[in-house]
Amino acid sequence: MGVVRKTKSVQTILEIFNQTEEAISVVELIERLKSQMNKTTIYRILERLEEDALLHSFLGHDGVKWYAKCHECSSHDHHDVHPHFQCVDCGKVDCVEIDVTIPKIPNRQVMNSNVLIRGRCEECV
Amino acid sequence: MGVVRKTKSVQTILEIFNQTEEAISVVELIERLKSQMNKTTIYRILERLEEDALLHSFLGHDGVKWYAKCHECSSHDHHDVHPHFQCVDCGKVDCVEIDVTIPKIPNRQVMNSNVLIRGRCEECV
DNA sequence: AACCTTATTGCAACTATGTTGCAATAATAG
DNA sequence: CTATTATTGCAACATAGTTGCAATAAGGTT
Repeated sequence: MGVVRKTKSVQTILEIFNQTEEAISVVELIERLKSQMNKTTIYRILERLEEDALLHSFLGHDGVKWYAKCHECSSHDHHDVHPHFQCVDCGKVDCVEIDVTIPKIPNRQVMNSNVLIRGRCEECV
Repeated sequence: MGVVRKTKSVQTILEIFNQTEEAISVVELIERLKSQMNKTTIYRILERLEEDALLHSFLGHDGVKWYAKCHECSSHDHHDVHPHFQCVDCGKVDCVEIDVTIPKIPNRQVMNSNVLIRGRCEECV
């Protein structure tokens, strides 16, 4: 039970994510919305939207948190199993809809995995 | 040209990494060595050791930086192509010597990738 | 061994990302 | 319209990591 009330701030953030297929970093979001809402509010709304599986989060190569729309996530089991791609040229980050299979590791139990790919996107290749 | 002088501090840190096959987070290292050297020194030594391909670094699931010994890295091309594994029970982090193949992505150029696996290690499974 | 050069270190101050407590505000049920 | 309480704003804090600069010390040279 993340988002209970559809406030102006929640709607604003949801609209932003609905206008793009790309991921957005929290830093970027705070910068874009700094005249409209407090950074604490942004952190908390993103948290709630992730609880509701409308967004999912992951860490970029520099440890900054990114969020993107969820497509395949249910609210129960919503790990981002797909990899995330960061373009070294334009900086764009998005979800890649391919499966990366993690091989079995002897005597270990794999629970989930994060894959971050760096390279050049369609427009920069 | 990372490490030029073999100072006491450099030797201390190298010894620590040589005594284990596990990765060590910078935070942990700062805590362990706080009576012996400054945190700035630690950051800088780790940086130099990575330049020399004696260590490699990667980000843990919470964005904290970890370092581990390099086995297969040359000083030219030393990406950590192998995945890193973090045990959700005991917290141990280490390198996993398996290959995770990233499939080709249409119209994109993959340059490198980071794979972080979470699960249970041999002792906690 | 004493000296010189400069890589390395320590310190303090700073940046950036993210968190917390609490009072004020506003969404929604009744 | 009113009451309840989820949500927000703010200020203060926490933590990871960086920077500038003066002091120190490694290691080559004499």
